[in-house]
Amino acid sequence: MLTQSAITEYPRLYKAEPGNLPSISVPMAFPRNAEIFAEGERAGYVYKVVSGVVRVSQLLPDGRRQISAFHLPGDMFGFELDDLHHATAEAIVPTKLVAFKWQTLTGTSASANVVRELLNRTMMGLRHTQDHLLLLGRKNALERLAAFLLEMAGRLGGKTVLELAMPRHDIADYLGLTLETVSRMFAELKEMGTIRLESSRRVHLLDAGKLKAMAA
Amino acid sequence: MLTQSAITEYPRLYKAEPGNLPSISVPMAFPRNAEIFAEGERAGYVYKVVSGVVRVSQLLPDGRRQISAFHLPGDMFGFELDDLHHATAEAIVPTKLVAFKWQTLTGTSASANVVRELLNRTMMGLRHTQDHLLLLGRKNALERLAAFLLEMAGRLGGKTVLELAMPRHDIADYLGLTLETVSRMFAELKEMGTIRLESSRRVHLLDAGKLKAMAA
DNA sequence: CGCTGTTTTGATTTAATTCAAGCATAGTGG
DNA sequence: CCACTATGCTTGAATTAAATCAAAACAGCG
Repeated sequence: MLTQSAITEYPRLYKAEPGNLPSISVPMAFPRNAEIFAEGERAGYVYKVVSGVVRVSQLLPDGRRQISAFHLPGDMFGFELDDLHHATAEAIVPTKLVAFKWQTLTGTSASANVVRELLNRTMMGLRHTQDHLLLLGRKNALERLAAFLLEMAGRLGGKTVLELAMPRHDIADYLGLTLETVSRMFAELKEMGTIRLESSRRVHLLDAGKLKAMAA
Repeated sequence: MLTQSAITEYPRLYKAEPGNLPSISVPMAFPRNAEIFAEGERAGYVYKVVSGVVRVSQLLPDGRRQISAFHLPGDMFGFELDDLHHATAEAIVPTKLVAFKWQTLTGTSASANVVRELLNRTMMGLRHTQDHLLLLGRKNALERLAAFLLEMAGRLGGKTVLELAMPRHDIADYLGLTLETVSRMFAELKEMGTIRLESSRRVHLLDAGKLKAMAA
């Protein structure tokens, strides 16, 4: 609906710790594997990725993990219904974010366009999550990996070679599989001639059409 | 955030066909199994359940189906990013809805409170869907059914006996299982003494605590 | 070069699916 | 009132896709 983002802010050039956030827009940097927020923590800010990659996940008491999304530059995350985080967010690689106070964005003095954009972004998240439900509920391992590679290729601008930021274990927890199964499906796609692995993280898509057909 | 819904409308007392909807709020009635909208159809309205139960689902080309949500009275559904429906909605039992034109609710002359409420409801949907990702990606069949029964009990007001509107097949497509597995898990819960089946649709929760422990 | 963490590959097990009957329950009409 | 049909549910036996368990290979990095 809005072509130009109303929530594009130029980060101010002073440092701030999370937990001590001023009200407008705060730049933050996280090293590899750093926690951005954890399930159960007090919420109140939403985050926009400037650079890097973020994983958002939920845990079961026994340690089983489900990653609900990977966030790339331009994405926003951290939206919460109440004042507690319901999921954990971590930087997969060194990551720069900007934090916005939710109250400021949505309070009574907030711009109607900003609220509409937040609605739009939340709906994008809902759409993505619903598509992912179909993947987790009804697709087999090969279909899941094919869909994942196409999703990443799409998000990274339709390139034919993609650099995956995340390890096999994260891909597995995103796709509801084990890392061994993910590895086997990579091997299977390779044998079928639809991908080439330059390294375990650098994937060439040799036949996007075949992948699309497989992703069901 | 809003305790009292800003989108509570008293249905007007005239009949209207879907596809020919006036701009404010239109009551509609659907018989059992009637389609409310289908994947690929033109969107533009959101719906609020007055009575009955609605299932929202997505299909794969070969017929595999994933139900993303069951909607009960008071729920709203039909939110779409663009102007096409991305899922199918059907009445599970005879159902009454009110339709609202999306443009009217969110356009430039819309009330800020209404937009905030839509944001809030979309975030509720997102939260629900993320929890469901964890269920589909990481829980076993017994945990899924236990979680489902608790969810339904919660939505129906914490009663100890619940009347399920949907057949086993719909429960299966919601939980990412087959109907046979769902039936077997009902039997298992029965053997464990956590539920009693008065009929296949009328379930008594005998030990909600044990169910909660099992739902993981 | 030798850790450390990650990925691949292999053998085996298992949870859930698939295939196949049988059983209820509720309507319908003779 | 009772067969008759349709629909939905349960149960059993066999199969299978993915998980688990177990090593080995690989890739960085200090």
